Amino acid sequence: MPFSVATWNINSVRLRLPLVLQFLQDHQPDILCLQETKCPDDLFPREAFHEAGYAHIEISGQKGYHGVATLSRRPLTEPARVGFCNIADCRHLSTVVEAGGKRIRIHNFYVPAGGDEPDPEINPKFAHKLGFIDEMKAMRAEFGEGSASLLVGDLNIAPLETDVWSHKQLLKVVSHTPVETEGLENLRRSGGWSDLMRHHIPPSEKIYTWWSYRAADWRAADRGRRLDHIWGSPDLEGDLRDITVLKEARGWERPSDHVPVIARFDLD
DNA sequence: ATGGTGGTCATACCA
Repeated sequence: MPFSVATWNINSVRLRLPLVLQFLQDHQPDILCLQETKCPDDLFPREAFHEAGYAHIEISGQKGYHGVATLSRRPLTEPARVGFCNIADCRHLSTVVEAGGKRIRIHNFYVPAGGDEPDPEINPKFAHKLGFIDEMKAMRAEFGEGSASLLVGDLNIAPLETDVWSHKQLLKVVSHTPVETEGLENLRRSGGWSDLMRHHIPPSEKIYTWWSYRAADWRAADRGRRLDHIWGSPDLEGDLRDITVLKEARGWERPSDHVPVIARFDLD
C-alpha cells in the first residue's frame, strides 16, 4: 500500500461520522486531515476512529465553529498549533509522520472563508482572510536530509481560472478575487510549495472540490470551485503517484459541501 | 438585485 494523504472539509465531524468511517474503510488513506470539525476536543469521536484503524489522532477543536483534526494509521509526532491574526480560533494543526524513510511534516489548514463582500475596508471577515494568508507566508516547505512537507486543507481560495465554473463571473466573488488568487499563488511560490493537485492534473482541466448547498441541483448546475488543496515540498513531486477528487461524495446522503481529495505517493 | 441550503446551538451567526 503506497503512502496516502487525504483532506476533507467535513462540516461537522459528529453529524457526518458515518460518512467519514465509510470513506476510511473504502479508501484507507494513511492520513486524513479534516476541517470544520465543529467539535470541542472532549467530544471528539476518538473511539470510533480508533476502531477503524486510526489509532493516532491529533485535534484542535472548539465549540460550534472551525476546528481541524489529523487522523493517522501511522504514529504522529511533534504536534504543533500556530495561531493567526491574534485570534484564538482553531484553523491550523501540524504533525509529523514517517513515510519512505522521510519525516514528513503535514500542515492541516482551515483558512477563513472571508464573508460576502470582497472589500477589507468594509468587511472585517475579508480583512481577516487577507491577514491570514499574509501570515501563512511563514509556513515554508521544508525538505532535504530525509525530510519533506505537505500543506493541505480548505484554503477557501480557487486560484486558477480552471478552478472555478466561470472565471469571469467569479472575479468579484470572495474565493476568486485577484487579491486572493494572487495572494495565495504568491505565498505558495515564496514558501517553496508545489501545487500537487495541479502537478498531477494539468491547469487546462477544470477541478472542483466544493459545490454550494444552495444549488437546486448541484450536479446539473456543476457550479463548483477548487477550494481544497494539497501542496508539497518539491521533492514530493517525483514521489506523487496520483490525485483523486472524490466527486461522488457530494452525492452521498446528507453530504458535506466539500469532497475528499486523496494524494497517493510511491513511498512506503 | 435577490435568495437560495445547511450546521451549530437554541437565535443569530457562520459558511
